[in-house]
Amino acid sequence: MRMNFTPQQLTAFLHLARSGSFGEAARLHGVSQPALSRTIQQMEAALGRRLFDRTTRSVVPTPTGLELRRIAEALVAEFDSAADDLARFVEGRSGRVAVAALPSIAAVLLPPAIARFREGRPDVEIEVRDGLSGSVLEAVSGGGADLGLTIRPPHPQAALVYRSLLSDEFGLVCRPGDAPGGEGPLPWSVFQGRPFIAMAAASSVRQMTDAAFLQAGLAVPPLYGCAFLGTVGHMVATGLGVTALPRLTLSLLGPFDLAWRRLERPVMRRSMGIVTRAGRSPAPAVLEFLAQLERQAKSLR
Amino acid sequence: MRMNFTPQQLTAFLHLARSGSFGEAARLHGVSQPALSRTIQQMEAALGRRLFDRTTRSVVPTPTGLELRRIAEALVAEFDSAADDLARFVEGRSGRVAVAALPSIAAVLLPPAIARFREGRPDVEIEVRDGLSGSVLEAVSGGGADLGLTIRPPHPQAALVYRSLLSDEFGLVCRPGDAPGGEGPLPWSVFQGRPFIAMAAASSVRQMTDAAFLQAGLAVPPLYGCAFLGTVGHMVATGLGVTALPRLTLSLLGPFDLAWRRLERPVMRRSMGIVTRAGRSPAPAVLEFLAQLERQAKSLR
DNA sequence: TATATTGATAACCGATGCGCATGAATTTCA
DNA sequence: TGAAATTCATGCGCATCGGTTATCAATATA
Repeated sequence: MRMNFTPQQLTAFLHLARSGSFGEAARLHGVSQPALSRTIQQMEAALGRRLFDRTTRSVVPTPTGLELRRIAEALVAEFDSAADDLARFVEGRSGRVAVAALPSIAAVLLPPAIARFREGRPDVEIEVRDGLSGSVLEAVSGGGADLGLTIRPPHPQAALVYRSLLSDEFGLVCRPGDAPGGEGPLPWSVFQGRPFIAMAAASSVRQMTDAAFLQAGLAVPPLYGCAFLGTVGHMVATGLGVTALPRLTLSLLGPFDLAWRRLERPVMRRSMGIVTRAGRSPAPAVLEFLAQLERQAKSLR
Repeated sequence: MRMNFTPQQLTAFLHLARSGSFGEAARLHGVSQPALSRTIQQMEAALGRRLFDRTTRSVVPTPTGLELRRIAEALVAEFDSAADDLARFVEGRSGRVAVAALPSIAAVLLPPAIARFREGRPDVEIEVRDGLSGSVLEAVSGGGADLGLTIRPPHPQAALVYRSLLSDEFGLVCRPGDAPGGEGPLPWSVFQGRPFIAMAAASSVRQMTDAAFLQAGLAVPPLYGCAFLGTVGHMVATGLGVTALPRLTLSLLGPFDLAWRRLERPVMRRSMGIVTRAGRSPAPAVLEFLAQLERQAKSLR
């Protein structure tokens, strides 16, 4: 004897057990009375036992009916709660979002995006793993992160998809008094003869400043090779030198009064965007978070 | 979004999630591969999300797939266990049997029936409520007992069904030396001139001995009016008198050496049987118990 | 480049579930 | 007492669903 009742059947049964009337139960269940009658008959046939002793005037559960009711009440509750859990997950109201991000992007883009995202989604866990460009791509392609916030990958990988969110121009960063006069953009040659505070060789900023100097045909010695923007901020503020940074990183330098002037020849743009795994469906919560990121980026553009 | 998956769908899904192959999962699930393919597609359509990212070469669960797997494993386990519970009940291997019985019948018929019945059915609770004829019928018709063991009810009630199990003849009970000589049956007139130890007026035995004397046109004064057979046994064994009892009650008189001789003119038979509620399906365990009682009665006949 | 494997799709078909109309049994009420 | 009303069961027609077989498309393998 294999009971193989569907949740539909069980709730139909419960409606009848609770109401004690086929007509009423059918109404509650949203089907016609004959349909409900048949449903119960089928269940009885499947069990080989009556579930209700019924005349045209009364519907009384048999002992088997009482037992099934006990069981079905619990089962249907489980089922509903499971359906609820799944719905919450599918609607992105529960789950987990693991973000790998470059520190400079994480600091600018993530805090407001997370703040907004969590409004109304208190049950979504968010994990942020910040690291340099290589580790971001690695985390995403390895499955450790659902999405990565990074600059456009230099060597496009088949397993990863990159979508640009916003681009950020490089500019000279210095103490307010140290900038050449005027208002317009400055050429990269402005660094000739000034101490250039460089970022660590592995950092994405450093790679772009190197490229800029190369393109401009300049030989500017990189000093210090700092890993953290905060350190750079302190150094510039102290007057140890100047540097070149994308505009959006300014706030990461610290609470100093620093000047920023756009650089050209060449104009360097750091394209920041999202990497995800190709051919993999993200979790609903991740999709929602991606949408939030897009909105966030648009508001910064 | 209302998830309304059937256990069928969920187990199909689990087979796929576990095996990672549509072909294998279909085999496990006992359907063709296209059928399984469509089942999954339907579930995905219902959720509005993919459950597996699949190419012709790989089947990888999406985060939603993983979440559903977590949920479905638990749910299907619940379902199976519920099906199991119900099956045990329906097969009469769990549940409860409440028996109301006349003490004289309970003592004879019930112990061996219960002993046999419990072999292999350790999870069925059995409750025995012994009382006089009236309370037995009351317990059954009121629902307090699933079945009653009693004599044929004098006033057949519409709500109750009586089925005879066995009938038991009345005989003279006395000390071995006190019986008239010979082997054959004795007439009820044998009690004339002998002190007749009677049962309490409400008891079924007393009603039948009264009826017998009436039928035989005898005036035998009833002595004592005992409520318990054990008391009667002591009295007879002590030589206070003799009595008339159905054969099967002999063992209830106590560990005395007593003689029993069939009585005739009239032959009195106590029909013992089962009463159940009319139009009510008994619990499966009750049906099994009834069957056991029938076997038991047959072996005594 | 040919072959094998694997999931998706198409076409078809029987089973199932539902609603409507109706029947049968029983209570209610005139 | 008999007609009306109530309530569950049944017969029938129809749409839907789930299943199978045959086949296609994509990809790994030899």
